[in-house]
Amino acid sequence: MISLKRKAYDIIKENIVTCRYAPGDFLNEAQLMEEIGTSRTPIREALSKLEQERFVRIVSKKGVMVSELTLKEIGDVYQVRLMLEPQIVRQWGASIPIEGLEDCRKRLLNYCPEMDMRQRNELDDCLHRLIIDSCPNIYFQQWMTHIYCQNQRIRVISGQLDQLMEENNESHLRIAERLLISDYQGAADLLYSHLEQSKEKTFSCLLKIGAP
Amino acid sequence: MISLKRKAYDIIKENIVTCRYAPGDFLNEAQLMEEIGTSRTPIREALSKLEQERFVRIVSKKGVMVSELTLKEIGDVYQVRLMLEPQIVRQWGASIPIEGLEDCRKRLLNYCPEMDMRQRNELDDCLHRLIIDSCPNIYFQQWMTHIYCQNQRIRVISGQLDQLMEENNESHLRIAERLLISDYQGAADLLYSHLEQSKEKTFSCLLKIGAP
DNA sequence: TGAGCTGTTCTTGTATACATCATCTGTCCC
DNA sequence: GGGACAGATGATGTATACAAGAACAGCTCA
Repeated sequence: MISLKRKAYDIIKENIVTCRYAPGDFLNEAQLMEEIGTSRTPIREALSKLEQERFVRIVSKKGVMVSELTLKEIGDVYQVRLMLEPQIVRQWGASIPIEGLEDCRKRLLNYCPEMDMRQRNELDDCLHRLIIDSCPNIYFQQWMTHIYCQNQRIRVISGQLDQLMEENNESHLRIAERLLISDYQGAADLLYSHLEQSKEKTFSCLLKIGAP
Repeated sequence: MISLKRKAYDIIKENIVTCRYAPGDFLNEAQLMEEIGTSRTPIREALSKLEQERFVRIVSKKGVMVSELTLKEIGDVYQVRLMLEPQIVRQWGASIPIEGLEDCRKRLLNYCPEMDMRQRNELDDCLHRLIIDSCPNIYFQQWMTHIYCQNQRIRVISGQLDQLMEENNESHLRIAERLLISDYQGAADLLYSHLEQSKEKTFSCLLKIGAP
């Protein structure tokens, strides 16, 4: 049986990650109780968990704010990815399942612009997902999973899903092909420059729309 | 005003980190209520936070277990440190405050075997603490702080504080001296081998006492 | 004697009542 | 008319009552 706490956590997190609850929004427990259909206790436990993951900020006696995505925060996310993802590929690339890579490659080739946001998100994540799932270190797994949730928010507010899908797909495809021929160093290098480009483009998108 | 939730969290975490609540121990909320002097609510919130940090495991309708320190877990901790600490030194070594390094150096030179556990722990952490505090990335800061808490548990159960202080101090001293002359690459290299040695010794200690 | 059932007990899960504090608003006094 | 104080309001913080489930002990029956 799934606990109400877990249910509340999942729902709220989903809403934050998809920016239905936008960065800077104020939530309150009463409204969430209504929306999720539980008492305050599970809501509070969920919020407490989300606070620790830096998705919300609970301000005593005032309310709950969805964390803002500042340029600093986004820079930190990219810094983490640049530092860890290529290393993970170098170190554990060999344990990425071939069938996973093949599947990912197929999906990337089948991209069409009519896909909805959810499908685009999934496609954009599928390679990175494969990579971190291959990492046996429990800490890296947990941390990178969290970083990807933040990354999804970044994609949404920067409008990447509308503009950069083709370029991203192409980079992902090239990386996947390297991995398929077991060239992990090459894949790591490609991944690094892909991330740098992605960071660049994201920041230029954000500056255009005037992020904090 | 400090909240009871925070107070409960701090006390329980301190007890876990110092192994007063040993790995594998079962806690329960009633006992913690007594010990901390609050109702269940703050206790539960604290435990929920600690669960997310992997310090305890809450088993529905059964109880709360202090996380075990398996060899796998300890290996993961060292893997994280080996991957991140030298990189942090290379990248942000220049922002470590000189006076902090001088102070740390002085304290390392003043080590005497009569120090109690708390003082030893602090001494053993002071250089690493300086390093991660110099890192401006909020994620690395948070993660490494957490890793150090785990590390403290590892030190306690492996008996390092009794056996390896002199060797550790010497390594730390050499690293600090590199940092003081701004040789960040050299410091990173020393740090890496220090960590490898430390890992080696920890595992041999653990195998002797028969860790899970 | 042993296996299985049953009731008690002890655990966490959830709901809710009350406490506390910050903020806003309206009124009163100057 | 404007500023200060008081009370209302609404948020989270905390305590507690009740629900639900798991484990265990003890009893019964074969």
